[in-house]
Amino acid sequence: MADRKRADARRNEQVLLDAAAAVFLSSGVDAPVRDIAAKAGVGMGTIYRHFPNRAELVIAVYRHQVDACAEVGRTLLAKEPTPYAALTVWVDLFVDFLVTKHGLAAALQSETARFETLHDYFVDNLVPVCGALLDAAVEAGEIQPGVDPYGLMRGIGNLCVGVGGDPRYDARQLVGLLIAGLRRHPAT
Amino acid sequence: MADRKRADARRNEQVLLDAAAAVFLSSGVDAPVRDIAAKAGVGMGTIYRHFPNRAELVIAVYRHQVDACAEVGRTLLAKEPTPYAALTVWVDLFVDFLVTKHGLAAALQSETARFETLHDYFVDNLVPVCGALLDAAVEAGEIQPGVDPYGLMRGIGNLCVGVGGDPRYDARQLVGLLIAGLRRHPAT
DNA sequence: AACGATACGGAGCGTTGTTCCGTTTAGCAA
DNA sequence: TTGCTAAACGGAACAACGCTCCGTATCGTT
Repeated sequence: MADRKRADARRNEQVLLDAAAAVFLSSGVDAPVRDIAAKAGVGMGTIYRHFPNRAELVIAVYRHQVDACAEVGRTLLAKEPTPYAALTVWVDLFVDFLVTKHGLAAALQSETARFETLHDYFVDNLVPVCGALLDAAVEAGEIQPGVDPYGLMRGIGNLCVGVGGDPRYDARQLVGLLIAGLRRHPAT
Repeated sequence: MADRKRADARRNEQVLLDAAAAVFLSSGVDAPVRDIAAKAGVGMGTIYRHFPNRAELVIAVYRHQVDACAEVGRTLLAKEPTPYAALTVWVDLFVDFLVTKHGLAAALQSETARFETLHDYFVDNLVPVCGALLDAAVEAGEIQPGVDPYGLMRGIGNLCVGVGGDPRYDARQLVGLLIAGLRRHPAT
């Protein structure tokens, strides 16, 4: 059998995912583990039996959306008129995702080892997609070469940190400027 | 008298600033307060008698450099050939400052209230300078209008987070792209 | 020399993520 | 139905963090 887990364990895993999603929504991704356990009505030990650490819980909650973002990215080159257009559409999608998950962008670029696996999950899934879009746009002569996909993704992620704090901070606009800056332009 | 403090207190304040600077350099701005106290050879209580919290200690350590950055910014419009050139020079200066202070950019955009005063100090001192450069460049027709100085500064700060982690991440390049994106360009 | 104001040290508190282990329970076999 | 065992659970306990508090030591003045 693929699922050797006990019924209560399987049920609790789902309860935990739902509780975590709810708490992340209301209190941000940085919500204390205790709060999530309380919301789910289980002890903390239960969380750590299902997910090795906080980062993995976050991954589990958002896995589907990350996968969907990557999947869409792979189809955009065919759907959009130019590679650059595909890139901008995909980046907008990614930014929308990050901006609506309070604290997620911050967790992504956390310098501690605590969220390393979260970081890696995003990198492994999204950087290749970004790379393909970037390469196509370079080949089409729409943007300058020499921009690393990983670096660009992290830059976009970083720009999405702290959204909602001050209304003067507009992550979407800044990401737009960043992508606009990619275009071939006369010598600075 | 301007200085009503006891001699040992004045001495300890300098010792603390030196120790903090050294620890920040080797372990980053996030180094535990205990480490700084140990390095200075004083108790933790002494730190908190001289600085109300960690953020103020960080401010005290970097105050001179922030002030200098603001000061230079005010002279650049006269020194550089165009407002846009002045802007790029100043931004490079700011990025150099942030990039060499491990963890400072991260602390700056921390969403917690803990580093609020640090954030505010940077904002109060540097945003007006950035605003003047931005306004001049807009008026000269070199860049598009509608970019908020505070937002831009935060964006630049955000892009400087996590430098040194992965060599593929080049904050200077990304900030360069961001500033390049400011230029007037044909409708997206 | 003595005394009061000033400054000091570090134990201790509240908050995190994470671990550990005694207790409970699901699922199966008799 | 009743036992039994492996699986799962709950939450006390630990380490690391920023910060507070108060008994003690020291400075500087009388």
